Amino acid sequence: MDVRTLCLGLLTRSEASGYEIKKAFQSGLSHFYDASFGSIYPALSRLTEEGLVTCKEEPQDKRPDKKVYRITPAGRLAFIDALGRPPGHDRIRSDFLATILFADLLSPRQIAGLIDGRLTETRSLLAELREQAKEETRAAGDRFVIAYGIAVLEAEVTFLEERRHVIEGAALLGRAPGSAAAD
Amino acid sequence: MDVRTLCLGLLTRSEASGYEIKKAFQSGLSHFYDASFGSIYPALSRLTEEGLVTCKEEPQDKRPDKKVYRITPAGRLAFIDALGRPPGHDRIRSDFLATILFADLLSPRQIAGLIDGRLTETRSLLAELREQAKEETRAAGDRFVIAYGIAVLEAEVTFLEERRHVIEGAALLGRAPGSAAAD
DNA sequence: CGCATTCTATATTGGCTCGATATATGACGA
DNA sequence: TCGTCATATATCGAGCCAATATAGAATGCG
Repeated sequence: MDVRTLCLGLLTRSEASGYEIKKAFQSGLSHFYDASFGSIYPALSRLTEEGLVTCKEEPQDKRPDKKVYRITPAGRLAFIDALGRPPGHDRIRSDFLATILFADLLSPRQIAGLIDGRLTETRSLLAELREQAKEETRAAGDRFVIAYGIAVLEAEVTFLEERRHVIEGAALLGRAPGSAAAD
Repeated sequence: MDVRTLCLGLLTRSEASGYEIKKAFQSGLSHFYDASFGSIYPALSRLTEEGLVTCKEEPQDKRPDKKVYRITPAGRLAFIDALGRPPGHDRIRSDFLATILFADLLSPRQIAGLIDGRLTETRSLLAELREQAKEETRAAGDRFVIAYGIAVLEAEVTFLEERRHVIEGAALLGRAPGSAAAD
């Protein structure tokens, strides 16, 4: 599922400009999928070429033209076809976990700071998702995905709160007084 | 934290060839970070150019030469410096959730199949991580990250088991008998 | 009032990364 | 013998992100 397909999916719900699609990614999808202008605009151009969406230019007063994209029947079919294919594996890239992996090279203070920052960030995202969960205008899929995100983030917070002492302590053990670093 | 930096990190633990680094990514890191040959080999070349690792070619009988990389003191410093910088946000790309988002375009049967597949996959990954958790040779960081992964995956399984009926039922409501699709 | 920031809106570029593919050989089982 | 898997390196096209450019309006702040 590339950005192109996902744009098509968002357009099954309502017409939108590239800018609005980017906003849709940021509010509510960004916790499990994101996309940048650098992929959205070319995607919309290609979808237009392929006849899966149409583009209506709305000249605005004192603003750049707004290009409003609308899905075509062919586009709707193509998207439903894409949904039917088995989804690929999740791809996760977590700088936080990659850093924690090398906790033995960090000071306990650094590790504590890292985890504090992560907890703050995660709780903030959690609060945001809980707000979104209240919005009753959301589609059923949206609400399920939001609830999924909340469940996962809650597990992360609980894990960090309960287990952080394990990794914070480990950093001390790896640096017994007087011991030289390997190599 | 790019692949280049992560390769450097793995080399702080032991010397390795590109192939072995790829294996390290696949066993134990792949659930939160992955890398392909297409990024590992160029990364190692660049690290060598920059003097952060050295490369020793081991000509093998009847095999391609094995290029064994070893980190330099400068490389170790550069990596520890990189660890000190605040980590970027997690980037997640989940085809599964992207598909679920549009559950109202799928049949209940499709949704059930999707969730069954996801549960099977997640339980399998969970079993793998639980095996890895038993390995006592792992570094403290490894064990923490594995435990983190287990906590998250358990939450996902629980959520899907308890809430799948919500989304499976929603697909029916969106398709009341005789109702025409919007548009 | 002036200045900076933010928002709307589109677009491009460099560089990173993935997935597929190519090459070469050994081992193992059917 | 034939296919497949493992070892081992490497490249290429395509996809994608972060940064940047452009440009006017609105908003905030002192």
